Amino acid sequence: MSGSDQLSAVFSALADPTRRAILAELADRDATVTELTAPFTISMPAVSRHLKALERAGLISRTRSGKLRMSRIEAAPLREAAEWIERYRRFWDTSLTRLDAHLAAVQAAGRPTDGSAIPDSESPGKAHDKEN
Amino acid sequence: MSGSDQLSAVFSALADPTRRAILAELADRDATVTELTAPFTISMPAVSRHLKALERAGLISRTRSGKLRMSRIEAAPLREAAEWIERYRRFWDTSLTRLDAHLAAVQAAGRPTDGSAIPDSESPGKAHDKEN
DNA sequence: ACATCACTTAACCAAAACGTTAAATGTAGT
DNA sequence: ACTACATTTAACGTTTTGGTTAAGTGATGT
Repeated sequence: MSGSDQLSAVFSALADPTRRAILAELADRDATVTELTAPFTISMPAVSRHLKALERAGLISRTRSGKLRMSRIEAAPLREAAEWIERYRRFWDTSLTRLDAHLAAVQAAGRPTDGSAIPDSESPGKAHDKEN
Repeated sequence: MSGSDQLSAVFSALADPTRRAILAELADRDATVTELTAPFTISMPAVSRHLKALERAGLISRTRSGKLRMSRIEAAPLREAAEWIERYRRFWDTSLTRLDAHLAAVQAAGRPTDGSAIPDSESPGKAHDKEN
């Protein structure tokens, strides 16, 4: 996982296709570990650990119902992830190509007081660094 | 990385805060390895390998300019990642709460021909599985 | 009490990730 | 050709990840 912050945990959780499939499953309905294991070829302990990873990332919550243990999707942390990614929209979204060109031109011109550059909340040189 | 598909590679790349910081840096301007190494406490070989990971994910491209090697952001793959995440918007975005409730009700009622449920392009039981 | 079902934890293993330092490569300048 | 600079590759060690099987744990049913 490398970084142990929330964002890293979320991206890390999403990096595994099995975990993404589990989330997709849970988007339809809450499910038990057994139910979540069924579609895969891997063992139940393996799924159990995937669930733990998802829980660590805050992407699911779990409650015990008798001897069953239900997993529920808790996608709030995805918001932060989505927002992080959105900062780069201009680099791929064609509907922003004009603005992109404009910003590039402005930037190349010496970056006057525009302020619309990508907020570098995580770029180095600020307060980031460490945790490496 | 676990899965070797594009999406896994992208999420995996984003899971590391150093790589996110590098991307943030590259959002402002193309940069050399030396420039990208400066803000961190880690060695240049380490950064070089982070760049390789970003390149593998398609998030940057690199060109050689004399003895310098410029890295350029190539955020197109983020689109797929953003779209994947967006499928779960209703689980966190309050502006979709009403729709969310509606869908939940419809779903609980036995899921009539609605079609607006989350497209489970990666949920198991379909054609997924394998790669585990 | 005892067996059973639904998990989780433990112990283990192989592969991958991430970092380091030292050596190799490639380009430019003298 | 020699030197210097920029970057990568090699070799190495440690930690994390993802999987396995076997042994707990805890609630339910008989």
